[in-house]
Amino acid sequence: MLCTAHGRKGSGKTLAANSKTEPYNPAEIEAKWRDAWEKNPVNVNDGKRPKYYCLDMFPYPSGSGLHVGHWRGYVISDVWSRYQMMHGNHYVIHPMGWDAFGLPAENYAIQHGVHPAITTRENVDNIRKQIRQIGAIYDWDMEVNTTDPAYFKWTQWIFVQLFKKGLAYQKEMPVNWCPSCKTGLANEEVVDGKCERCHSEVTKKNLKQWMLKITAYADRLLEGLNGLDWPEKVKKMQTDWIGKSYGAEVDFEIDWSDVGEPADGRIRMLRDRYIRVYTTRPDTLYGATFMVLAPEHALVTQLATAEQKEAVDAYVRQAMNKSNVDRLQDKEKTGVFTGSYAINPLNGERIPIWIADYVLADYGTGAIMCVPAHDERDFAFAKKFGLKIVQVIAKDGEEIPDMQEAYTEASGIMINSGEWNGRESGELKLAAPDEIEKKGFGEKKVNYKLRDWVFSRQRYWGEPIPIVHCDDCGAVPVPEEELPLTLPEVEKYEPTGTGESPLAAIDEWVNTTCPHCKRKAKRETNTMPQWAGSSWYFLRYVDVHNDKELVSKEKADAYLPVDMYIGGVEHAVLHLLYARFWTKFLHDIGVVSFDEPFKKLFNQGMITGKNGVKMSKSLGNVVSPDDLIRDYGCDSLRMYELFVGPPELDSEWDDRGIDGVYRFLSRFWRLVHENKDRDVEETTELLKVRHQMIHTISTRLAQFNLNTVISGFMEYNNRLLEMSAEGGVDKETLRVFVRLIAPVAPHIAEELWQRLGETDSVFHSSWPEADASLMQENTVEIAVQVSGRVRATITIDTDCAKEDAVAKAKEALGDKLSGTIVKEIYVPGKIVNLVVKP
RNA sequence: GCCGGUGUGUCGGAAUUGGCAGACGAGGCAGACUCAAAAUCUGUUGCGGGCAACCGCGUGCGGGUUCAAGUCCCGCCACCGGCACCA
Repeated sequence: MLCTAHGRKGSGKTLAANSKTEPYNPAEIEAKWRDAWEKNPVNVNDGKRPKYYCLDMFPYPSGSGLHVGHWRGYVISDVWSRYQMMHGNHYVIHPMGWDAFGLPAENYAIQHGVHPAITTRENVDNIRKQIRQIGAIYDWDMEVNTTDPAYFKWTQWIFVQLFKKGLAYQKEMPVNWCPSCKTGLANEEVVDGKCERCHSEVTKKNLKQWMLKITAYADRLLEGLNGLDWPEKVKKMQTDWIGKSYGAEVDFEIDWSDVGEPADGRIRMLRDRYIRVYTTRPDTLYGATFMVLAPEHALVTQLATAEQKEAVDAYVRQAMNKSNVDRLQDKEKTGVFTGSYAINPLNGERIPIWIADYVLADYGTGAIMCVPAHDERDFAFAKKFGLKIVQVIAKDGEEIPDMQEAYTEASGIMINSGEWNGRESGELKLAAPDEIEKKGFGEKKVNYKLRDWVFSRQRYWGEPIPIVHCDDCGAVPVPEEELPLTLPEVEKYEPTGTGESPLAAIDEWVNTTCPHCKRKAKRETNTMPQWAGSSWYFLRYVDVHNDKELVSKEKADAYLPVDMYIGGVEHAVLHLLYARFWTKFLHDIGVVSFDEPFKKLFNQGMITGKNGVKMSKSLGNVVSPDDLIRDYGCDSLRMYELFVGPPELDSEWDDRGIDGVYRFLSRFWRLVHENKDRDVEETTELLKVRHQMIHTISTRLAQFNLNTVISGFMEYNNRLLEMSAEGGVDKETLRVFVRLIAPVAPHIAEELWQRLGETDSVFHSSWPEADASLMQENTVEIAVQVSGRVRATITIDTDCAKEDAVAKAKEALGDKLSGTIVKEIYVPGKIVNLVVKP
């Protein structure tokens, strides 16, 4: 719009005459300001300004360094931080640290015998150097490293508090086991039945594990989402992961008469009288025509009759051998009849009890009532095995003669349902749990998909779990004054693969005394998962050197929680859920006074290689920022990272485009130099452009439309270059432009600010304010349409009345207008449309 | 299967409440400067037709609402991401 309205014709000569300015030399000015800012940081806490906490998801310091994709997130957060600093006059907390425990360093240690602490230190040093090149305002005095004993002392301390509150407990159970990483995994770390890290197929292994009772917080984790300014997508993923459902548990009496007495004449043990099921559709209870138990269900062997015993045993054995992946992917229903029956508590009918692996042992009660008429899975099972189908909800009160598919909606009229007949099923669905409870054969029940967090890992490079096992006292926490409990030096980092950590082999470390009774005891040898350190690091940044507390109450209240959290979407149900859980716990024990850590979350899109392929070392499509900085400078790369596309979407990287922003910066440099020493009058035209520019850029920045912020700069730069050639640009407009561009291209902005005669940093200046009265256009060019087709354009006053606009439009159309006008439409500032009939 | 996102020139992408589709940039083409090249600057660049003014067609596909649809409604398709036998 800016350029089409004002042709650039003839401006070339004038520009050439004035263009003998010093060329833009990013390498020189960027080095200059990097040093200057290091000596005199621009973002200091004077205790007077309001705080703004802008946080990046801290990186794992991998050996391969950063690529342009990592950069994008850090650039976005820095632009936002600097904008907050200038715009709201905030003291911005913008820290960086290292999530440094984890497998790559440990695997490297196994292969090369180098201690993970050494590899980690080297990688951290390297990546810190790379991150410094971004020219961001990170406060390196706040740096944290999860592997630093002074840090993980508090990770262990939190574990001890969880233990004391009964939220950390041990349990022996089949856990997800990665045979390649040789460690147990949390549910959240199993993706499609595969290990989140190495993609090996996950198996089950019976291990005694430390568990964290995240389920105790299920409801609060769910409800807390409502108040968060997070992407809906992430909230939805967490909601689904928590998986809350409402329904009822119902007891079905077992009819033991089909199961004979044991052949060997032994007397039966006391038998269970009931099978308990969980259902979200208690309204369909009259339609329950069979039951299915998970193969792992405790009653399976007892329920098998003599005739069915062999088939049942075979089925159970086969189900146990099936891998998780197979069991999930095989949608074809399989199952076997136990030979036994149970009684439907409502209608007293005998219904067969089956076993099938589509019923999961660890959800609900591991047993279900089956209503084939109203559940797809039960329908498929009933069809396959010829079981009875009874319809209990009818859409229009009419029974379907031969059902071909399940009717799964909870709306319709109850039929075949005794005293429930005629009721509306949606209403009954809500009322049934209470009615069943009153009848005495069940109770109202809420269920969650969320499972407790498997918290131990059988690996070396993690925080040791601070527990001592004593024969007499049981599990006893290491006394808080003895924390941190550091890792022993080992010779072999290799995981044993038996489910024991390599720490178990270090006798002098393992053998200790019980803190409680002082007798001989053994240390816990499992370590914590990677997620432990990252579940609370954002709290530590504001009080890194505190050796008395995790964070002081004073600092927590002053600087927390996080106002803006920026990172990839891949942690939606891992880190972000765990961090919320720990924050709520720390709130409950009085460490912090808020219970949601991250008020606003922004997920930046991924930068990919050509054709949307993820950048990876093995594919050889990784683009390193280092060369680009050398050739174009940091400011150009920062701008290009934003210019490639909307920040929330994935973008394919194409090196060629960076030339465009480099050219822009050179021209911007020229614009300022052409005019800084001229004495140009502040015309209304210049004022108008200046204030429109402030408005446009500020709006786009505030809305996080960062790619269009860059294109906006380019447009205004082009416009101002024309004006520079025509009569010049006044100094205040240049000063405004420099301030607007400062968050995005800090080095060039600071340099030009100085060259405009300023002595203080541009970041200590205030954000320009747009004056709406000065940005008004007097005239506007609008399109004239005839029956919706553009036939002419006219220039009219902005406040032009309808009659005048239409008259002018008719004039402009001349003989292009024929037929009779049936309707005249005028939208001020937009369009005139004359609808004609031929 | 369910949920979410995306689909616009050669490419990346613009387009407040429906109001001149293609801003800005990349690439291409032409020109200026140059012995020449690079850099820089200028012009041009959706498709089709016409010497031209101009006309027609164009935002994944098919319908619809409207004076007017990339934008709203209905029905599809493709790709990406998440969840996936949770009773």
